[in-house]
Amino acid sequence: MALGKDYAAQECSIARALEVVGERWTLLVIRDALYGVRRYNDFLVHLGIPRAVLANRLQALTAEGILEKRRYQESPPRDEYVVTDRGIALWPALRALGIWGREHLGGEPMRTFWHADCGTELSPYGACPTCGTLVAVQDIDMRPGPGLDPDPADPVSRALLGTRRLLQPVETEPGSAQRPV
Amino acid sequence: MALGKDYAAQECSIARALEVVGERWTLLVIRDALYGVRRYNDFLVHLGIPRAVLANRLQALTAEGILEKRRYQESPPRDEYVVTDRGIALWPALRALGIWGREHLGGEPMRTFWHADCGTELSPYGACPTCGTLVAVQDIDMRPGPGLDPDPADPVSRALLGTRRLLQPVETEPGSAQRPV
DNA sequence: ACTGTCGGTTCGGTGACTGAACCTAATGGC
DNA sequence: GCCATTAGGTTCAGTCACCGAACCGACAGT
Repeated sequence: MALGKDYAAQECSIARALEVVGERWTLLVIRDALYGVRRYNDFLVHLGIPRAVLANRLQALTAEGILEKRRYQESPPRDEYVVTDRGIALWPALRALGIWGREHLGGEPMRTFWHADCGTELSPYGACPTCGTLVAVQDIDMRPGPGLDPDPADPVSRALLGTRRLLQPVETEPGSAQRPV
Repeated sequence: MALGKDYAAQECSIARALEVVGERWTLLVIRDALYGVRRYNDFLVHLGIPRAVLANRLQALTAEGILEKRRYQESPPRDEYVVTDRGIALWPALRALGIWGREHLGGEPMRTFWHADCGTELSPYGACPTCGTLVAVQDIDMRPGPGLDPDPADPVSRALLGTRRLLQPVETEPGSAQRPV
């Protein structure tokens, strides 16, 4: 929360984690990064976040080593933001929040997560019931659940519709407007 | 986040969860409630949170069914806020955040969590390695870790020092000032 | 009557978030 | 050459949330 005052020097790992990822939008940016979103404009369109806030968050997350800014073309210079191991390590926390949201705020599951190697749906804690092992994030396939809008408006949501491997970069056709217009 | 604008009608359980518990202080209030804190003044002293914000959060969490306001004495009328099943269900998310904070922001563990029935320390995902089962929150003992200040200033932190069963109400001696003075 | 506790509410000041507009650099089409 | 468009920002005024301190009301104890 970048803290007007830091969380009172809380002697607590939870409070320290929230100092870094507790601000509005931050965890959603990381969620999108895990889903494969990498470009400024894709975050912008998918999240509906104010531009200044997005720029601020991307910079802060890069400074914290959760994202890595990487030049992917010169002329015109373009950078993408790729999630690092430190960011990938937030997956269990994001998943736990998602499970709580689905179970306690009602509604159908929006997305489901499967072990790519064996095709089994993951247990709530990220283990594969058939393999018995904890599944690494890069071995997880995401599939749309019954609660997901099958024909979303923005191009990033459309690109995320099919079965997708986590962390795999999202491809959006160029020419998708910067904003809902 | 109570949202100036809601998270853009995000089709995502994570976003919906963050709408409810994503505001500043909210998750820390729930953490304290799981540790056994129940009274307005104890939250106030332990968190160092502004009084108005605390009152706001307690009311919102009660409205969401995460805490339950319960009269524990008449004359003078006094209420306590007890965490409900819906709040207890947030434990995995809080624990995942705490583990990330400890592993990626450095430092010694502040608190450790043990299966009360068999005395084994819990795995990162809340299972008991010896029993193999997932341990319910009410069967978890919390013990101070090496990173915890052994002689904290506020009476609530002192009351939380020993080995404590989660959810068990914290007893603070009356007469502990309302504020760091 | 006076003091202290508990659980708030009120209020002025500050900082963060919002939405819209603007800017730069380069590219593509005509 | 000219204009529109794309990507990735910055700037700015307005609003809203948060902060800290002060105040309040009901009751207890002495």
